[in-house]
Amino acid sequence: MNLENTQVQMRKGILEYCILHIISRGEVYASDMLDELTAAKMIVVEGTLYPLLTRLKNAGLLEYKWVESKSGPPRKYYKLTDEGDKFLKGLSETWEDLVHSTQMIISKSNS
Amino acid sequence: MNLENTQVQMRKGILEYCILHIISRGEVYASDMLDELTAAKMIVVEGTLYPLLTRLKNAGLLEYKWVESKSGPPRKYYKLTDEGDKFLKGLSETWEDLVHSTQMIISKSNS
DNA sequence: TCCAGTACTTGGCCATACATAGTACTTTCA
DNA sequence: TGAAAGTACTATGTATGGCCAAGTACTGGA
Repeated sequence: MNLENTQVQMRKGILEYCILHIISRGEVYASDMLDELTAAKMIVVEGTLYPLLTRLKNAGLLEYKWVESKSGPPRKYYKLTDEGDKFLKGLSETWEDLVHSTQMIISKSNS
Repeated sequence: MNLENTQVQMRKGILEYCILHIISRGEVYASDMLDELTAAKMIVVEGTLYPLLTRLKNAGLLEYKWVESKSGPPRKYYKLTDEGDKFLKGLSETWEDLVHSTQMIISKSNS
C-alpha cells in the first residue's frame, strides 16, 4: 500500500474520460494525445494509451482513418462517433457527481 | 463498455481517499461510514467497504478497538494512525493534482 | 426455541493501468 | 544500397481494487 499505487488507482477510468474529451475537439492521433496529457501533467505511457484506444474503437465510440505521414509510418487519426459523443456526455455527469461528492466529504473534514 | 462499469472504474482509489477523510474526523465504525458516504451520494456496498478497511488496517494506516453495542454484536471503531495521517496528506495532493489536470483538459474542450 | 436484525468475513470474478517486448514502416546517411 | 535510427502501433502477462454473493456470529424479542 504505497502512494504511487494509489495514484494509479485514482487515475482509473478518468483517463478514458480525458481521452474522449481530447478526441472530441477534433481529429488527433496517439502522439498528439500523449503530448496533451503530458502537458496537463497526467502522465501516460504508450502501453496504456494504445490498448485504451483499441478498446474504445471496438466499443464503437471511436473511429479512425489512416493518414500518410512524411516522417515515419502512417498514423491513425481518431474521431468520436455519435455513440462516443453520447457516452462522453454520460461520463461528464459521472465525473462531476464524483467530484462533488468528494468535495462534500473533504469540506466536512476541514470545518 | 457500458457507463456503469466506467463509473466503477472512476471510483477506484477515490473511495479510499474518502474513507480516510471520514475516519480522520474521529472514531467511527463501518455503518457510520456507509451513512456518510450514502449522504454524499457516493454509493458503497458492504462488500466494498469491509475489505477496504481490512486492507488499510493491514497496511498500518488504521487501527481499531472493539466496542460493545446495545443492539447487536460489538463494533470495530476505527481511527487513523500517524502513518495513516501522513498517507492521507499525500493522497490529498494526488487528488488535487488529478482534479486540476482533468479540469485543464475539459476547459480546453469547452472553449 | 426460533426468528429478525446488525456487524463483520471470505472467495471468486472482472476490468483497467502498466511494464515489456516485439512488429512494421520510413527516412537518413555513410 | 543497406544499416541504423526514429515513429507508430501491437501483443502478452501482472497486479490491484470494486463488487457480488454467500456465510459466520452475536443480540434481543415473540
